[in-house]
Amino acid sequence: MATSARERLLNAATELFYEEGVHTVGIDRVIERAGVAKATLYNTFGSKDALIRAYLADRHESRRSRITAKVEQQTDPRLRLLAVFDALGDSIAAPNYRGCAFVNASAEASRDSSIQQVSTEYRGWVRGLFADLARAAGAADAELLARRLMLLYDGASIAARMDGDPDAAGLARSTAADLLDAATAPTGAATGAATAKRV
Amino acid sequence: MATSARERLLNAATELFYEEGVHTVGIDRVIERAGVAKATLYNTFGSKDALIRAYLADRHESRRSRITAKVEQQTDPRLRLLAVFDALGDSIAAPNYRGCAFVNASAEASRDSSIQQVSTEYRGWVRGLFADLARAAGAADAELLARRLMLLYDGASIAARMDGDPDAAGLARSTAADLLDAATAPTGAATGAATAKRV
DNA sequence: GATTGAATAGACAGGTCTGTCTAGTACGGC
DNA sequence: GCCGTACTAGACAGACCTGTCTATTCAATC
Repeated sequence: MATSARERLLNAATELFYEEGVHTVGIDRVIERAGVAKATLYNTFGSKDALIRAYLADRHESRRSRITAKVEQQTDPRLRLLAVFDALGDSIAAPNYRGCAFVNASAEASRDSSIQQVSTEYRGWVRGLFADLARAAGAADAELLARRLMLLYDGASIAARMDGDPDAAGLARSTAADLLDAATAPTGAATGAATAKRV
Repeated sequence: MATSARERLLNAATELFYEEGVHTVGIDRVIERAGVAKATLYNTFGSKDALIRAYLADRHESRRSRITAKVEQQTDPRLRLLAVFDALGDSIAAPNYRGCAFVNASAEASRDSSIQQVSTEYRGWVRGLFADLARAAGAADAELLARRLMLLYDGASIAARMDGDPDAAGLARSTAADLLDAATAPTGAATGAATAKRV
């Protein structure tokens, strides 16, 4: 057998926790799919909560590498920023897409759960990436644009999950393109955020 | 006692389900807070699942009236559209805000649960409202703008819940204002969606 | 006053959950 | 050959869950 028990547990947890929710899926289902004894799980991870954290940390890593790969395919700063939404589009197109794993896990956990911390790390990384890419693309206020792009990014995952919208990522991407263009426009007329025109 | 058993049950369910999640909170906690016997709950609603649906339907109604009231306060079509985000801002400002009740409940339920149906109704209403307000404000493509505004609306609730961003609604509102302005601009240069310029 | 309906408290069944524990097995290094 | 390590299978405790059922109280109506 090529894979370690830890790896098989993490794979089983990833599939089950993501598709059915961390609360609904019990330990027995995880160890059954992993083909592993219960004691092994508790020797390896210590608790279900720790397994959930490991699942999310693993997810964080795989999302990061997928997004980074998409970004690196591009050289134009503008296309590099929009590539984040292309990576999201790939995820949404998967047949078993069920929304953002961090948003879902967070909704199931209590407010002060340690799950929130792992989610915060992931979200901080995405926002930081948006800010870096926005700066490189010459946005007037990169931090503000990054926060706006996060709205679109999260909104797209919600639209895909709740409404089954298959083009949610494309919608977010085109909107992001418009915001980016407005934030990098040479004329100060429609820079968006900074304009206090009207209300 | 002025309120009926049904009303007290619904109030207790609303508080507990929203703050702690529909899965985590058991029947016993609900009836204890409502000060009602278990048999009364089952005579009134039939099952926990039906109580959850009633909780969401109730939420739908209260959200609708709150949003409608905010919109009706304005006469300018542009401000009427943005008022939806003002209503969201009021919700987020509440000390116990925990995100969109429908998104959260949906994350806890199985994919084909009847909960999804109640959520779909709510989301359809919001999107329809956005489309109506966008049309009234003279947007070039009201349906497209409505879908984009949904991204911002959902994104703001996620940002508020996951990042604790107190100004998430303001951020979404200012972004929505920019999108609306672009979609109603007299010059065809920056109408946003329809422009196929660049990628 | 008797009857009826709706509520009450709470025991109970049958199931699921996490986490612990015992007992046994396979294998690599020495 | 022997020992330590990592694993397996599975019983078990203790808690919690939903939903049903019994037995009782209270108030309004006939």
